[in-house]
Amino acid sequence: MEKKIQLYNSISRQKEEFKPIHDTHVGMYVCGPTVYSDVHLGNCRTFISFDIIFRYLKFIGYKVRYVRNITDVGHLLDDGEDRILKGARLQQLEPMEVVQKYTNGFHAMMRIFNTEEPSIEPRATGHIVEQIEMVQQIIDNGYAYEANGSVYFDTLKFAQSTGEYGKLSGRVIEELVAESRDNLKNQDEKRHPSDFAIWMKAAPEHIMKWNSPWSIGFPGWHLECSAMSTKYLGTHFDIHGGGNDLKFPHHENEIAQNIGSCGCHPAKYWLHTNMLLLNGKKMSKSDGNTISPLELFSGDSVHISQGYSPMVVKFFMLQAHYSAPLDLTDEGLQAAEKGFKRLMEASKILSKLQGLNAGKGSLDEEMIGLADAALTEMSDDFSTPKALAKLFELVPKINSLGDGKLSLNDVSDTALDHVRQSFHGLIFDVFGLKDEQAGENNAVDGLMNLILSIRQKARANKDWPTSDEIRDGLKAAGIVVKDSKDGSSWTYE
RNA sequence: GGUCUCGUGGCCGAGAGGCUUAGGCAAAGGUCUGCAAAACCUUCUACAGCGGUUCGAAUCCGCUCGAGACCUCCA
Repeated sequence: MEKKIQLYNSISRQKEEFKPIHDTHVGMYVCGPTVYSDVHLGNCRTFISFDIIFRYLKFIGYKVRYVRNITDVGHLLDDGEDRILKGARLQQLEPMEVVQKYTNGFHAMMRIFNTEEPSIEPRATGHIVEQIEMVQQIIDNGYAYEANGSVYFDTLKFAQSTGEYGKLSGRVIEELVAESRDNLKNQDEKRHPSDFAIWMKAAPEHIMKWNSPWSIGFPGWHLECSAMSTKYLGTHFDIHGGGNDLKFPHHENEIAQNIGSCGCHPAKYWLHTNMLLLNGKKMSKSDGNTISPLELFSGDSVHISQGYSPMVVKFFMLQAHYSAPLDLTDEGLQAAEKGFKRLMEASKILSKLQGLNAGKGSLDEEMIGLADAALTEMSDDFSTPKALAKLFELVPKINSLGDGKLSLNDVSDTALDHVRQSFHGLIFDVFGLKDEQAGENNAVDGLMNLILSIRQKARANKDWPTSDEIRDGLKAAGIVVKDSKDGSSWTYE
């Protein structure tokens, strides 16, 4: 690969050069959602971030296998009830109906945000056999013990003999003793408070349960990711990602399970996305400081003054680095909406520009430089904000070329092609943005051409009332007319 | 309470020891325009506070204040 990527590895706590295990192929695993309710907006940020990483790696030539799971069993609530089962009980649905319902909703939302589908999207319940095998391996290696039909991971023994526990999250096993609460389920069956269940015996009324060597039960949360990443990416793969709230215990325990079962570190690079805040505070349903994606789109929320389209929301997210917290505010969204439109307009103008057929233009070097710089910024830990900044530096050039303030004699067509490739490549192929206003409607184009030509005649005759009537009427219909020296153009508001 | 992260101009957000006025939005002035919008040009120079290290700090260290994450379900 020509591009050298630097990325921040959570486990080493520093930026490293990305060197894939296999030259041209990259394996990436991202912890997907637990499908027990509508997808959270913060979730969307995480998956959009990894979608862009996936797309960028492909864009620069890697073959990427991107695995993102669906967790549909084993993820328990505080009181020990399975999240899926609680959803089923409350909505009077079969557990798998709950799973299907919210999986569908999640997929629909990912499509709305124009993300690509992962290469493989495995489900926890589809990999019970693999999980049972992994539990057995861990027991065989002496890092787990059975108690009452449940199996627990022996964190103390693992920590003492491998020294691996706590590396990712920076935790020390001794401290976990004092910190661990004692009101968790089956605390008495554990040898150590920080031990965690990898197989749980099911109560008789529990619906989702499977036969195993230890009991009729279900796998522990964390185990599904260990089992499925191993199955589809191997025991050691390139990138493991997720939200940073999963660092502990989820990812820490995942690492323990992988090392405990096969002796290998699952991932070379750990990437963590940061939280999305609303008005400077954590989103929280209980105090009303929350907004759903659909409310954001419709504007039906006290936190925003209007609706924002999915691409505006996505653009807003791209203006911040994935590893930094991002504060969602109405003002911020409004700024993003304008910026996004400006970028899209420039992109449209860029498609139509034609420069010199031969030779070099005086603007060539600068424009190519900015376009290349935008791509290079992405190699620095996938910095979408820096890449966007470079693209925005190109915007005045593009607009000036478009309306004649800069001469097309000063730029070569080869240079424009080069710029187009990077500009459009980044915006559409890597960021996965799309022009929501792009009318693929020939009838509208035809009508607008007709209307604008009538107005042009009125203007030529200095018939301002007619000219303004047309412009005002169109404005009322949501269409903005822009006059320039060589005619008028239009765009949706 | 413990572990960790962060605090940048009117707002959002990059940067991470000495040239970046990063970028977006807003605001002001100007060019263009029948008017307007758009576009273009120009202006607005900040790094929570207090100490310290250094020739030099927004960038390193300490303390204070504030925010957030994890420890307990969460991306």
